[in-house]
Amino acid sequence: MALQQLQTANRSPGETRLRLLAATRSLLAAKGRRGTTTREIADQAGVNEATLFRQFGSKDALVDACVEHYCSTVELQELLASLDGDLERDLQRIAFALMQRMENVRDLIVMSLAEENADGTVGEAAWRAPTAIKKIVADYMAKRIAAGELSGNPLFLARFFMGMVFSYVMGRKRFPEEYAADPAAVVEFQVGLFLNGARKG
Amino acid sequence: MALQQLQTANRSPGETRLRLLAATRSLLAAKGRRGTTTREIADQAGVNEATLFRQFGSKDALVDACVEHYCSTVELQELLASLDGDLERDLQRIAFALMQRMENVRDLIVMSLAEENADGTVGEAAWRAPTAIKKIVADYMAKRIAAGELSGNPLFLARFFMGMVFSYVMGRKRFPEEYAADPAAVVEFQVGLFLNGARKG
DNA sequence: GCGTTATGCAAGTAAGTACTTGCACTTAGC
DNA sequence: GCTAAGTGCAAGTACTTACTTGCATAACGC
Repeated sequence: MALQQLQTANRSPGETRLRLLAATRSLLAAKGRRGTTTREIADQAGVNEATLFRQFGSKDALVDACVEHYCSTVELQELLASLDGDLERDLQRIAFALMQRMENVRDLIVMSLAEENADGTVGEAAWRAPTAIKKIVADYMAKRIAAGELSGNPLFLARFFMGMVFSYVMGRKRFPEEYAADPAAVVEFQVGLFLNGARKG
Repeated sequence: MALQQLQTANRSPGETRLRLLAATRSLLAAKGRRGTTTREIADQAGVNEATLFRQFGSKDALVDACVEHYCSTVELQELLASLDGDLERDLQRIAFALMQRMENVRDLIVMSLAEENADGTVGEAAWRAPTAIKKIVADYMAKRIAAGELSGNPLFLARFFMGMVFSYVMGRKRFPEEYAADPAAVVEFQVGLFLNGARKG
């Protein structure tokens, strides 16, 4: 009778919440929003389904909280501080950070894409960070344009730059065997192409 | 009593099927696979729900048939015949065709992305065409590399090239106000950047 | 004309799922 | 120690949804 779960009543205050958020996230990634049931989430979190509803009120609120919880935008700021002035190296650092970030939240990105037509409340929270990042990147491009190192429209350049990372991350999941294992090499290739183009000579 | 639908029994053989495929597609785009019900599909097609099942057997089979039906790869071949040798103009034509195509099946692409983790049988059919196209583009790149006009790995270049179109199409839907209305201008910008890079001078 | 086929229609089935509820228990703070 | 909060548990509710079925009817090929 003395099951494990019997001892777990009243664990540390936020722990139940965190367990539920983590389980929600991994199940969302695997099966999508509609494909994930509250019972599954509760099971995977090692928590009773009733507790899920007592904590979050509804499944939608739980999903929203999950997206909110896993989509922060803080660590990009410190990246900007680490830039040292060399254009190519800076862009590689930015691309690398973008890539890591996108890989981390790839599942949530895809979910947001899939739900943008529907009544998804998810959308806003999920796209808040990318929007902010795009602005940061555009500002960086603008500075370099002003310095005479780049040419073009800063917003277009930022979009292109982020797009190349984005498409890589999306494609890598689908065709993993075709994609290089070493992200540093990928970043190097992408930034090189971004700066110099593919034309020979 | 003489409702419209009463006269429509036994319409032309494949018509019911086509109406169902079209309705399925538009609803998939709007609400996703799990969000779309068979009753909705039947209603939008102006067909009875029972007929849906008599024709396709199951909802999954219907969705599969839908993806299969709307993902053909033929028109790319004739594009290749229209290329005239000027590198930049050729790439613009390719990019333009890619863009049109991706816009057309954007909803199905997103659905496939969202379901690639799940048990989605959709995946294969949806990605068959892009894979074929990527090979075509890579072949083109290889030819231009051999001709000394481009440098790099043809597959990498193809991926980068398609990725830039892909990310544009994805982003355009999400932030329509930020994106140019004229696809020709976008293609020009992208191909220019692809060939020459963003670096000044 | 007649059977075959495709459909409409209405009703129903079986299963899944979000969410609730009442009760017992364990732990933490006072 | 006692109260209150958080949880487990089991059962249940209300609703949706994929899929079925039996029957009537309209067109098509012979």
